Amino acid sequence: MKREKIMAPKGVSEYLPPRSASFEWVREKLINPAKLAGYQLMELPVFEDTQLFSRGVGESTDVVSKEMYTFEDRGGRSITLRPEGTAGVMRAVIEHSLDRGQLPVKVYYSGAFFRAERPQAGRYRQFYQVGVESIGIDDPAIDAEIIALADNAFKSIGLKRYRLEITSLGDQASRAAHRSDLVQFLAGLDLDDATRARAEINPLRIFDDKREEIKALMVGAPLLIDYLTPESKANFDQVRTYLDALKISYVINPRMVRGLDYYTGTTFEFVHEDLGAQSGIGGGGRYDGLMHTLGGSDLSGIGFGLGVDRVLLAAEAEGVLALSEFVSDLYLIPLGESSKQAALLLAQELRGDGFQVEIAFGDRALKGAMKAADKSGSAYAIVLGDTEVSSGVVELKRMSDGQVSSVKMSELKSALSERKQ
RNA sequence: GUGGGCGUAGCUCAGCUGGUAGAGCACUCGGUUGUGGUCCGAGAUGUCGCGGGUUCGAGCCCCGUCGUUCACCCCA
Repeated sequence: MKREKIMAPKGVSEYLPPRSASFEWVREKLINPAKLAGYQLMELPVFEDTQLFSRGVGESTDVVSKEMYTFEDRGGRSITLRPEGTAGVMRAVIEHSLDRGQLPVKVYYSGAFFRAERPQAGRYRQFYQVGVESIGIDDPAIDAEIIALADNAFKSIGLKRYRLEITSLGDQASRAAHRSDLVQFLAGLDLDDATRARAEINPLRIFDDKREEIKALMVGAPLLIDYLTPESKANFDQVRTYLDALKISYVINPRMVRGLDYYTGTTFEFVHEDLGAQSGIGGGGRYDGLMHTLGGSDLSGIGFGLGVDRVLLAAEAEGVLALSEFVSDLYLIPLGESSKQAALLLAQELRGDGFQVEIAFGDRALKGAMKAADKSGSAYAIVLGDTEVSSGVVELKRMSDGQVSSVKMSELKSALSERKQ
């Protein structure tokens, strides 16, 4: 019987050693600024009621209309694998009445998200995102803090070749005024059917078209940023003032388009230069009506999502990963059955004191075991044979230069911590 | 969903106009008794993505399929 090799589903990202260490490091760095600012973890289900996304993210978006993993569970409920994080957070806030408590609600999340797209560089069907949300208070200073959190995260990783683009989508009135002018403008253009169809769904989309001829046509298009109501404009100006004070550089991109329908007001995107077509490493913005749409109170919120996979790619492209490979403190090489037991005991004891200790299992030849010790990146190695077990004295070998010193097993702990400095 | 490139040992790849497979790295063992990184030697590993077809004969040609990759679209 021939057995088919089972492979991972198409387009998922996986991280194995040694790269998984970099992935883990990047993810930690991305979320750390939020923790320092008092944001707390929200661990949510990866699948939700399909309606959460169709109502929250918007039926007209590509994400909802053609990229969701939707299925029926055994109880006949329509379930969807989360394509983004904000909707789930809002659902949880409403469901558990967090909006009745102290505001703003400040949370962060980290996990896998799913979108049934054609895989590409930096675009996966299962991908990882960390995000933060600040819900309940509409204050431009929060907008600035949120943007600063993301910017700090990228800086702490050491990224330099990225830029921050911001704009304001304004309030309801601003968008309505702009939309009618834009629709009129688009009607006067000579567009192909597919493009016109996209314009039907969301006229802003055309700003994002990458074809030169379309870009040229759009040069004279009315810009939403010129239609901001006085309040919206003042709000946006205030955000910019704060960003300037924080010395966070940005470019205003009035043509920026976001793919999730719930965004309003301040909207931003971080774009990396070395990433190819999928260059967005993070983005977010304010969402005024979302909570209300989902059946909660009418509170404003703002947040971002950062793509861990893409940031890792960017960090690799910039060469900023401090590739500190797995380094353990001690590598034990037992020779023979009795010393194997001694090695297990010794390792257990030292690990209890916080040392990283590995053992060469499988009765390997000494040469091979030493080789393994070398590869493991251990600082020290000890050969444990009958002699050592009975005498209680071991030869502690420093792997960097091969220097050996005799140490009593009972004093190993202090010897190791002394040398660790 | 649309289009292009690619698919040969764990990895990176070579394989001339079709004659049933190789290199480097990695891996295991050894270079006399229990000490790694260099060097030397030996060894293991592939149904050449899968399925059809053309042919006396296919890793090389054709078709399909799956996977992968890049771009469009979209987005993290």
